[in-house]
Amino acid sequence: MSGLREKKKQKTKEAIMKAALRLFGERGYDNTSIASLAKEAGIGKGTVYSYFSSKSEILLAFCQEELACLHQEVQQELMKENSLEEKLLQIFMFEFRYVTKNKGFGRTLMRELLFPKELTVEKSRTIENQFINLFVTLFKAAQERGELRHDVEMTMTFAHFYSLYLIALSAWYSGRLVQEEDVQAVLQLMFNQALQGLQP
Amino acid sequence: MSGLREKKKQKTKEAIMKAALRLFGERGYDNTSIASLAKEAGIGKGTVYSYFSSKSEILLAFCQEELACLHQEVQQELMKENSLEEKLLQIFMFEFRYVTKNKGFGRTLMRELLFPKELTVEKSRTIENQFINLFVTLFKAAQERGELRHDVEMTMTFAHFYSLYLIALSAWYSGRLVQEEDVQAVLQLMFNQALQGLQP
DNA sequence: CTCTATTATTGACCAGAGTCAAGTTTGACC
DNA sequence: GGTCAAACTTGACTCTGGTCAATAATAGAG
Repeated sequence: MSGLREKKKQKTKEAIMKAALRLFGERGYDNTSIASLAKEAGIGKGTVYSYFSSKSEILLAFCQEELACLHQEVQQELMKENSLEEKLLQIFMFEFRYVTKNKGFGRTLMRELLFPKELTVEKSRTIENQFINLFVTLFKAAQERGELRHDVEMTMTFAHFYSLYLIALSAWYSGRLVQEEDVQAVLQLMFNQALQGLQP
Repeated sequence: MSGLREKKKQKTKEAIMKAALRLFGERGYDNTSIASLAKEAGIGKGTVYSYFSSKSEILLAFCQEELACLHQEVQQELMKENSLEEKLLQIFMFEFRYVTKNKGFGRTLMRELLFPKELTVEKSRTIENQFINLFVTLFKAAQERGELRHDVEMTMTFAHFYSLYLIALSAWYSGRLVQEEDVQAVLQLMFNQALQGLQP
């Protein structure tokens, strides 16, 4: 049967992911070449490309795994008894810290996630979908508690807050915001604006 | 005096820009190598790098020039007698059409603009600043007409609308939105939400 | 077990971004 | 004009992401 083959493929993929975890963590994404990644995984360079379509797809796969951890942390945040605004702030700041832990890593990740090339469109959408799902329960609860309008689609609400997070993140990358606290302050302000509305 | 030297440098820079205009337009950004760019400009490859720090910086410089044209068009939009919401929509859709005229070009541009590398941080900030300035008069007028709160900093207002534009653009790049009309519809919806507020 | 078609692996190879030591031009001073 | 240091130019070189034709492993049929 073909079970052996499948198992071997699984193992190879895991070996690549494991090597990525080690090398990306050690030297960062930019300083890790596909050649060294393949070597670390104990396979040939070309083989990497029969498992991933590009270097950045490896990064996305890598992040997808870590997203599961984020999931956990967010669940805890959901338990707390504070306002939607406060919860959103905590979640996005958590995300911010993760992404910016390594500057180059986060940059490539965000570039690939927001403006993917044809090769990585699918993966990046999957990841974003997972991210959206994190928020659905949160928004539902907020609607019940009267903190959110009922006549706005959930995806639109998510898009709105996510976009504000992105602009804050971008401001950090372009050096407009330097300290983590600045980012948090701006984010809070903008979330507040979004809830209250920009009209008088 | 050193006037001759300066003049020559000016000329070389212009030659590079001109070559970029031609080749980017002809074959697109991705399919234009630095080598061919240098050849077209009639200089050596290495010389390019004493005028620009990276290939993407050339793209940014290129766009900065074109931004001036956008400026003109926007001025016309400002004349019209429609609402702030309508004006913003028209301006951002104009921008959208420009950026997405060539997919690869727009992708690299947005990546570099939002998540610049150290090399291009400065340039990308300059461009964004110019872009912001486009909106200041618009927002001032809107405040006078009572369409916008007075107690929100202008940069924050800009950031808010810009971020919504970005998420719509990103949705186009990831294939969530396909048609230009879809993008416009989503943008309109989100602008409306931003003005009205997400709270009940 | 053997043969064969399918599928996975491989590393030499390619193209292009960016570097740099060597070479060339410039301009100020004599 | 002649000299020299500083500024500018250059293309061979390096490094790396990605390709692909050749090779090896595997599954299944006989």
